[in-house]
Amino acid sequence: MTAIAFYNTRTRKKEPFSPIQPGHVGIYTCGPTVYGPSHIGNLRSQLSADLLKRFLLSENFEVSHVINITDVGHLVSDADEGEDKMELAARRSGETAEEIADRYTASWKEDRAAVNCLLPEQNPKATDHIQEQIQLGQSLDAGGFLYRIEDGVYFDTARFPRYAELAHLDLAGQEGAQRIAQVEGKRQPADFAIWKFAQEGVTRLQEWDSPWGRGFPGWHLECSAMSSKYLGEHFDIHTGGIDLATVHHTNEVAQSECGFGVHPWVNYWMHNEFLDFGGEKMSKSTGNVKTLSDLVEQGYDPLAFRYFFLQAHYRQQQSFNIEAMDAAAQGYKRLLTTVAALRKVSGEGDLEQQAPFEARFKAALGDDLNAPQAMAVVWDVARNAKLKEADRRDLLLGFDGVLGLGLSQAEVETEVFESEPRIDALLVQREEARSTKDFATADRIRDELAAEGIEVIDGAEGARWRRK
RNA sequence: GGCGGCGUAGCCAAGUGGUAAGGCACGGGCCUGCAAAGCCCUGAUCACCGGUUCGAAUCCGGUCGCCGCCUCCA
Repeated sequence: MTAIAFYNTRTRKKEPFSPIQPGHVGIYTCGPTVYGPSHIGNLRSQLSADLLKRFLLSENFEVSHVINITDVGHLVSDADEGEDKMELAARRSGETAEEIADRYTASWKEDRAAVNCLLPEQNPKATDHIQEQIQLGQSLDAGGFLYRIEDGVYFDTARFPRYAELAHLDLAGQEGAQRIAQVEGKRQPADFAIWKFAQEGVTRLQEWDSPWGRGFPGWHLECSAMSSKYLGEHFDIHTGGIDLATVHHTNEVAQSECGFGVHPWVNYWMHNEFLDFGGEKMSKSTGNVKTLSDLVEQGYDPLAFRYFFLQAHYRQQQSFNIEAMDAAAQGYKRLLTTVAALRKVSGEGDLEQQAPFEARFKAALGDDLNAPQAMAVVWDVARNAKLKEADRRDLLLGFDGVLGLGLSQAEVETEVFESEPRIDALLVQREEARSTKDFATADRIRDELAAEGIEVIDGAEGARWRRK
């Protein structure tokens, strides 16, 4: 039995993990807002949650994982003249908000699949759960937690003494407190909208009827409404990027604890840190990669990014740059090559020999998902001459259930050769030259092929080739 | 202004009181006609200053630097 402890943002401590219902874990992960493509920083959050899920599955928990799709929210900028991204995108492409949401939802799913994220048990859309959101709002209204102003219906944070608990906020000292609340009539700067009214003369892409009037749900409501629907009003783990803790998750807690009458609403809050791009702006204009597609265009395997992700702890900022990505790609390739060779080994492994490595691997992950340490165990196994190949094979393939690096599909790259009459003929010529020790000719042929992007490999059974 | 994270070898990065995991790159070696692939070997006293301690990368204070949040945000 592996000891499992996770760092809980709520208590700022590493705590032993124990689920509400023995053997079962409910996880809610904040998903994408689908008005644009998600970048590799977003992907880190998804990978963090996926690592968590895979580890718990490997510990034989039954996991219910819910990831929301936010397809309604900031429709019109309510403050200044800032343009709404959804509308802007819609206008540019001539699509509806729904079409845009569908498109980016699809690409988000493709990205997740490309890096081997397991499918969530539930993947609900906010627009499919308007009624649930309204119900939660009504419950809050009945409890006297809401007040109505011209702009919408707001949650009165003064009614919830624990408001600052999750993020350990010092509300009085916040910059927001020094400004004038942007929305006229808000009682406290931290108060947030449960329901916003459609304004006359303003064209909104999405709006619904509610007991308070026509409009749309507040930004945070969906997560509370959907998590309770699929995981219950009190569940185990909520994950998301660290930036969400201060506002989004804090507000989720407020509306959930008040609306459902529970405390704590969520037992463990796990937040992943950001990818650090140094001083360089993450934008295509500066040539800086930011989406998974960009990486793929540059020739990286999506799973090399997963390998990159596994090299750092999820709660630590991780520097991303080309040099680091190259290092990850190279390391990943080596690991694949190693496993590919081991996959051809026959014979049974010895569980007793494997046990210590298995234990180290699990202990690393059980300690707040310390993936870097787990990877050290992976390499220890991969290059351990004292272990039988069958044991190394069994261990590495077993580890991959948690790592998700696709090791079980690893092919021996040096055996993936091609055939084409013209090139095969050149190789024959080269072999003849080599046999007469005419290395100048042999090397010339190899160089010419290399110029075409063809790699020649000499082996015991003669030379073969493949495209790089 | 408030809150939080970080600064470990060229790069990524574990390690939170007992004398620095792992990966990549570099260099050297084995193998090869030469390469490639693979394998082996090799490097750091932990931003800086001061303190606590028998002992600190790890605790405390200060300095410098970097990143994030407080508005939608992974």
